[in-house]
Amino acid sequence: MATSLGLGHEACYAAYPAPASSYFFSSPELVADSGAVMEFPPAAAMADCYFPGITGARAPDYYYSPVPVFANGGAAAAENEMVNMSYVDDDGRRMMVSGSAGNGGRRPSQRIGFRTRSEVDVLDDGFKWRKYGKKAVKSSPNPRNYYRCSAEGCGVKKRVERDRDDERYVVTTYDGVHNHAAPGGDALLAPPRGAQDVLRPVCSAPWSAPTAPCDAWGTQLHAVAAGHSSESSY
DNA sequence: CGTATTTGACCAGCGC
DNA sequence: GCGCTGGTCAAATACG
Repeated sequence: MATSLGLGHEACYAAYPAPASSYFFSSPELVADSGAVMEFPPAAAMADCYFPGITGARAPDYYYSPVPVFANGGAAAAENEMVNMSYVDDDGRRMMVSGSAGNGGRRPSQRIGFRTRSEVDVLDDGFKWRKYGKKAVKSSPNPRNYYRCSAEGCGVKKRVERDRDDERYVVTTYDGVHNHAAPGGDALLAPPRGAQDVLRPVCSAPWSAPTAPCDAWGTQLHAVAAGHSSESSY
């Protein structure tokens, strides 16, 4: 997990607090319909917080967040305001996404999702998960699987489903934060291979968060970003 | 035999 | 109030 990189998960979560709902976007740039361009840390950066084991093998192509702050470049949108945004997909096409801040009335405190190109549904993220449910959802032709962290006292949950628009992608949504280290996480991450400054995390995160320790993140994340293959497409 | 997964039932929140 | 939907529970089942 992230701790293997020298940054504790608590600090990690503090640096990149998970926004809360469901807008896909391509890192590091998201364009609101207002025309404002908002920048985000690389998906690999967020992934290292919430997906500590996976960055050594495959970083997510996109991550998404629900936060209405995206709507107008910083200010929160109205609760039910529909916002439209776009991102550039694998083929260089600009894809539009839209949604509202609502989440069926439920308001997760810490939620973040990743869209990862993968043939397997369940990605090894360094944590041990126990499946507790499967549900067909109306918004997608693919079933959604529900997992809960197996660690005692850890209430983190995740949902896994195939992208409705492109089944090559797996959408994994994490809900909550781990209060423990990933079992065997250290062994999962390939050691940094001398890569520095390949990617520059954006420190002026648009969501209302404490200032991210950019320098630390930069160093840590660059190593991660360069440590895995370049198959991911951002 | 212990543990993980499957799956139908149940529950809660929201919109109409 | 009712129906719809997403999320969770828990008994049954599968697997190592």
